[in-house]
Amino acid sequence: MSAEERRESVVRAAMIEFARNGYRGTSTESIARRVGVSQPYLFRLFPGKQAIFTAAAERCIEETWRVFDEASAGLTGEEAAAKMSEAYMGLVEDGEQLMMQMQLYVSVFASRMAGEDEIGEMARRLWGELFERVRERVGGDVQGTTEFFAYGMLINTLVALGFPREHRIWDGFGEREEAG
Amino acid sequence: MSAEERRESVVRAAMIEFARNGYRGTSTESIARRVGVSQPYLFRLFPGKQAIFTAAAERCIEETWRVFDEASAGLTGEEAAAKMSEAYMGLVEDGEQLMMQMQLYVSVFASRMAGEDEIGEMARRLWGELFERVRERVGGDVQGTTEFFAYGMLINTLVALGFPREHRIWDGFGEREEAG
DNA sequence: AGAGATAGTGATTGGTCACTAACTTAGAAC
DNA sequence: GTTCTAAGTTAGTGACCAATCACTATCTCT
Repeated sequence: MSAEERRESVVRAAMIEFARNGYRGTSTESIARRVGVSQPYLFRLFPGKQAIFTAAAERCIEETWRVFDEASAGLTGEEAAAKMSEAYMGLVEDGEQLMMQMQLYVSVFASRMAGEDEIGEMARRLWGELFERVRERVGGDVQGTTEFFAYGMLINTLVALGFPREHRIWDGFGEREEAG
Repeated sequence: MSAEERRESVVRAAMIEFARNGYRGTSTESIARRVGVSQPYLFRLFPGKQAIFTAAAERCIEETWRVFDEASAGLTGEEAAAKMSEAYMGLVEDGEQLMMQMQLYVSVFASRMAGEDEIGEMARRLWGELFERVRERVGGDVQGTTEFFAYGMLINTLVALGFPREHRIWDGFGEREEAG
């Protein structure tokens, strides 16, 4: 297998491991085991653990747009928003993508506190792009897009906390599921 | 100093350390150093590291209500919501409280994946209570309360990512800052 | 004075982890 | 068939860390 292909499978494995266990909680050993290579070989493919995390985080946001794009292809306005909401629920439901996203937020902040903001710059760039793309897709309304993302972030929280879908806390989504 | 007072200062120190470095990234040594006691003594005050984290997380949510309550005392409806939003921005601005909150979400999910949901039960209980209290304060509107929390969670994300307040991504809050 | 309880410490231990160095194997080029 | 290169391994290191154990110091009550 070529190094490039290996890197790809490392990123995929890393997304799972980092999502489940966080940055510090994930050992390079566990990623290597999932990929099926020896642990030291990861350091041939990436300069270090941080670089693997960054690659996984980058992929995570990109994947979000891919899902939005596929779900709403050819649509605009409320229709597009509704399809994207639905798709987002599906994406986030199993928790893997959601937790990678949360781990990214947490890591960006920690990095900024530690004086380096490389991963933060990347995250803001990709997040900004995602926002703009969604805005274009739903028709250029900034406030509507903001609302869309706001409900998305609330979904993130409720799913992370493990509120079952029948819980009353989800009731407020009844009439506006199209916005989340 | 009494054990109870020590426990209190441990919780406060733990909130800072866990917020900045996460659960795995925080050593009991660093908490002890911040408190000003020896590391082994923490294990006299708490059964283990996890218990310290749980106590800090609990305190974190409780503090949120305390801030909401103080900010909106004697008010109802939109007025109460506006005051609480304003107060929330202040609470979250410096990042410490925000990051402890995020670390909690991440840890709840991880614990659930690991088969135990003790911390999750605590978090859902306190979060549910917070939601109900806010709902009562703003006047019983479930959808409005949901919107309030949705914008709050978006604020969390944007602050965590480090978007400066002047960034266009904040523009959608212009007319509805009262909802965040 | 002395006994009991409470607050607190130093030393240690078994284990984990990111990362390095040095070596091996397999295919392609000539 | 040898040489070159890229993919991959085994063995190891220094640092860190949660938790335990055995101990000391300081009150308080009689």
